[in-house]
Amino acid sequence: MKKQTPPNPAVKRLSLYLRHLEALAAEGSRNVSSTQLARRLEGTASQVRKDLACFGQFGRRGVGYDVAALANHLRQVLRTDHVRNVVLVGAGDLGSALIRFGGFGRRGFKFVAAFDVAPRRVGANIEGVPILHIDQLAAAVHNYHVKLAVVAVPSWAAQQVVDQLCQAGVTGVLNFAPAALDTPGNVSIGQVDLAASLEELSFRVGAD
Amino acid sequence: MKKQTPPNPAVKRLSLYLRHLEALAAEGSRNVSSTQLARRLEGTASQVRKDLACFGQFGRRGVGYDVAALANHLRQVLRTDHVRNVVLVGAGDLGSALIRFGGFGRRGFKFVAAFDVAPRRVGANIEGVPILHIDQLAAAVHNYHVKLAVVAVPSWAAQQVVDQLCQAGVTGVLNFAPAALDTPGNVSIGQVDLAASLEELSFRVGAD
DNA sequence: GCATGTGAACACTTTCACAGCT
DNA sequence: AGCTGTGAAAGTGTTCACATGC
Repeated sequence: MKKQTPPNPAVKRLSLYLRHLEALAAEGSRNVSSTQLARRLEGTASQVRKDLACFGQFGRRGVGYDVAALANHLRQVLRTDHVRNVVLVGAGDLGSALIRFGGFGRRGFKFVAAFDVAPRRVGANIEGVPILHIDQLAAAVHNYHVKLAVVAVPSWAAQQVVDQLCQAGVTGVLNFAPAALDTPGNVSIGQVDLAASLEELSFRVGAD
Repeated sequence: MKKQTPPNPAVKRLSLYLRHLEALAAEGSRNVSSTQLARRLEGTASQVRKDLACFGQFGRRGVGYDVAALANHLRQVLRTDHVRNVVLVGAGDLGSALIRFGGFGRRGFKFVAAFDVAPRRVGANIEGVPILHIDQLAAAVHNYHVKLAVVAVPSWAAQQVVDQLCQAGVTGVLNFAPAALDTPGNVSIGQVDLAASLEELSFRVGAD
């Protein structure tokens, strides 16, 4: 029983555990064991227990974990127990699709605005999310208390956009541009590199 | 000497090296050192050298790496030295955006067809890529010698789609559905979990 | 009996340090 | 001098094994 820094990969797995727990709750399960949780995740039961132990003692020995209680704990850890406001920068094809893709909303995130510079986009909206000119970014970030941003701009524009976001007070950026970004130490960046992911697969698959 | 199995994270970094090398080539550099390569990648020079050493000896001591030659070697390793055909399954918002997103094409991948079941989508096309009914998947995979697939269907449909892909002969799947997939041992899957990525950031950012 | 929580063993990655080539 | 390639050391993450409790 202690308070070590959580292994980085463990945090990634928390989301997966939470998703599985929600599925279990939906089908009426009240308890779940580490073995059951691990099964679908191609992980081991030990790993599940270790991961969860980083954040507290949630289980009952001999019984397992209470599905609803554990889900609530994980939501607290991930800070998705209340809705989190998010802004999107870059309302092109990919950005639009990320808003229309309902997955973020279902997990407690809400896009309050999208930003772009193209005159033909500014003023429109995507599924009700208004597209504003990027000049209004700082104001929106402030008004909506936004801490998280999704960046889907061309890579040559990414660094500049991130600078603006940091200055506006955003502290987490999910970046889809294939570019390494410099940020001040208090800002976390998450990188989603679609082309690199496919190249990695290409390597594993091997020859044509 | 060498010929060890490449560390998994090293493969991921190869794509990033390659991208940086292409940028260097475009601006006319002929040589680059591991230190220079590492700079932009927030890695260390040792790591760059170790990563590259897994796949051969590409550098010249005292000099560094030849930009063009190293890029070619990496493309060979990643199997992107020739165009690789890819199919998309799921022509919804996300799937369409992935085709329109030019990033895959720029790195040697070509979408030869998209597949869906919705009658209003089948028969249309996205940037010239035809949307076919999924019944025609096996034929297309065979005709175009497709080994890689991108899956952007709802998660409840993902497993079934992957089963069909495997049966058709695909050996690598990049899956955007938030679901863990069972595949035969010869099929690699790459997972891109957008919601989980944002949740991970949410954790790091902490309190509102 | 069964399942958690956890220290200890193990495996994998990264960093260090330096030999060897230019 | 500068830079690569590589074994050895350090660090990080995962699995094992079992004590503890239901």
